[in-house]
Amino acid sequence: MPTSKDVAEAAGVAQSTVSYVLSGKRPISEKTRKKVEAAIEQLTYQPNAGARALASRKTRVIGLVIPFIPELHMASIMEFVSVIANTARQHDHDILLVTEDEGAPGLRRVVGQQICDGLILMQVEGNDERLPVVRSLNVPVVLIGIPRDPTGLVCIDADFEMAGDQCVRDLAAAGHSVVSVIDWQPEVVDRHVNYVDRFMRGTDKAAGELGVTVLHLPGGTDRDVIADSVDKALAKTTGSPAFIAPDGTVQDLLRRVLSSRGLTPGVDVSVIGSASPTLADLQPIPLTTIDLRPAEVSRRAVKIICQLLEADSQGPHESLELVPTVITHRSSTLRPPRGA
Amino acid sequence: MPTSKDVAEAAGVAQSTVSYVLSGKRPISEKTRKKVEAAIEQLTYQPNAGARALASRKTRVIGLVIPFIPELHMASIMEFVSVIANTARQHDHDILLVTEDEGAPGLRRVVGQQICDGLILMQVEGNDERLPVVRSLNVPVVLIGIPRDPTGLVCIDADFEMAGDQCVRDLAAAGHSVVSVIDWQPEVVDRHVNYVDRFMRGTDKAAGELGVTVLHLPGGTDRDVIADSVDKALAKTTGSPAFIAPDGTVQDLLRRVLSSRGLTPGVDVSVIGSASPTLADLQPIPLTTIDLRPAEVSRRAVKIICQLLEADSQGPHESLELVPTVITHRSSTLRPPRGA
DNA sequence: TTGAAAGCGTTACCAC
DNA sequence: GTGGTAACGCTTTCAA
Repeated sequence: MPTSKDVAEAAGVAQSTVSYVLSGKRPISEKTRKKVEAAIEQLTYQPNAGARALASRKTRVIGLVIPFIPELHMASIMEFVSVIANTARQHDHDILLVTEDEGAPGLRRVVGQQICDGLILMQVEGNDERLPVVRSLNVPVVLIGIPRDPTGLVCIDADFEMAGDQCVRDLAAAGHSVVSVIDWQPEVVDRHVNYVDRFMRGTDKAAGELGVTVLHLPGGTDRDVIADSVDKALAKTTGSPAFIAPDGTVQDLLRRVLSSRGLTPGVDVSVIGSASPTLADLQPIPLTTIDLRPAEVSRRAVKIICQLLEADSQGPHESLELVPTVITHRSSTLRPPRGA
Repeated sequence: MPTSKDVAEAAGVAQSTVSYVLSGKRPISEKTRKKVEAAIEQLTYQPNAGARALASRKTRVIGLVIPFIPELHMASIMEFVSVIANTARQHDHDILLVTEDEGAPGLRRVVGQQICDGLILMQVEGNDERLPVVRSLNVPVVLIGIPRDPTGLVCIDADFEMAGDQCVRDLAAAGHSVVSVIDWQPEVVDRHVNYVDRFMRGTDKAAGELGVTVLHLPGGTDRDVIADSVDKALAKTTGSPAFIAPDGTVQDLLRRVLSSRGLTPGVDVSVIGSASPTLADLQPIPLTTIDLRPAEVSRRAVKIICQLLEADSQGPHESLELVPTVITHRSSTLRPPRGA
């Protein structure tokens, strides 16, 4: 493999000149720049990342801590991962995977060994164990998810409260007076991933303002549980029923149960599921969906951390960013009650 | 951050001794080892990855090239990614994400800059554009998927032929004389991802041997297409119908169409879907599944590349490994024809 | 506008 | 069994 020394010799300049041509941190005459670029081309030179990191104290790598919870709708996790990796490249950074299995020690490891310059944590819980470690780490960290106490942390997430609000408002506008929310799965609720609470706050607030009744019912991947929830909802509903199922893993099940009860979404029952545009296209049945904007959240997370890295931020930055959610009606699946 | 020099001073030994204590490449007396370990502990020393890579010419990082095809069942991609990352850690390596968007230049980049020591490519197509580059790369590469010409390459994949064979055999044993295979989605088929062909070879071979008829029908995420396929299958089927739907994205749709035709899997129609044990648990409806072993394929891919890295393999290695697939019957969902 | 040289923190070879 | 020291390939300061 050619080194910058080789390039320097080939171009008849000093090694430092090669470095400056590449970094642009110093004005270079057109003539020598041409020579150097030609030599680089010629030798297919690529700078050695290790040496560069050693000398510059920057790896241009961001650690991404991914959750592995089978219950957690892996498709949407993958969407985050994928967009994060792509966005990072656009900012001339790479993504190193850190699995949640490694826990807090894993964070200390990648930062301590200076494998990466900063971290993005996905699926941050309300009372995340890793927060103390994160605060003690002397590198920029961006959290996806809002912990109970975000003091001194940089957080970003979809605006779940807005999402809950929008769902109820749209259903109310379609004439429903009772709206049933199928909860996230128990595994998620138990973890106190606090977007659940935020979503519910949104639904309840809107319900209060609009005089609509909101029922909260258990979700999960167990058909019987969903069936039970649906039946309870139907029993308590006057007029045509409406469901909100923000958890991706619940939606199929819900539709199946509804259909077994003789109800067709968009005809005699309104259903709002959640789906990003990407995943929504794969949904075979048109549905009204609430887009929790995973792609936008991902992009912003990367952008923020890259800014922090540029700034070489030492001061304890702190911020909390909520990405607006969007409801999309694909076909007309929200129908007013039959008699209306 | 403390360096090995600091540790050496604290322990009263030479810097090289610290290095040898850590690497174990040289016998160390119990006494000095203790001293060094104490100092490391004391200073919470962690070796600098860049410096280490520079000196040892090994990064202990493996590049993982992930596909981003929304059609491609992101949940299963995520399963690969997750298992690969975990397994890599068990072998003391990290995973760097390389997105498919970067294409062949991306491969050259991460290898050229020596960001990683080797590569794993997912979703390798029959006639993958990246193969020439892969062959020219002077680092170990493991392909997940079998290209048309695997000469000089190290490949691993599930044994799709075996899978096709097993599916047909099990359905034949359950008394079906006509078996309908719902194809992968056109996007996949068009890409000549040749596991499709291999699967079909398996079904057809078994069909020939057992005197069973196999129908191949279009798949996809379009409900009408699936409905059409199902109707065609039903029209051509004598006795009770049987379906094989190896594509994860097709399965829900298939079940929905079947139910709209008044058919219940496990009662009046046999259905074999594909699912790893992890994902199968999330399937709300018990189904007979063919496990294409993504986790096992992932683990082996990592193991292989780590072996190649250890061996510091220069010679053009070559191998092709097929991981056996497994059919699992969850509840009794394969039923012989009613009259049988 | 350019060059020379001193690090950056390891590893690994050569002595002892 | 241990210490000294020369790389490893880059960035950046200091001089010119």
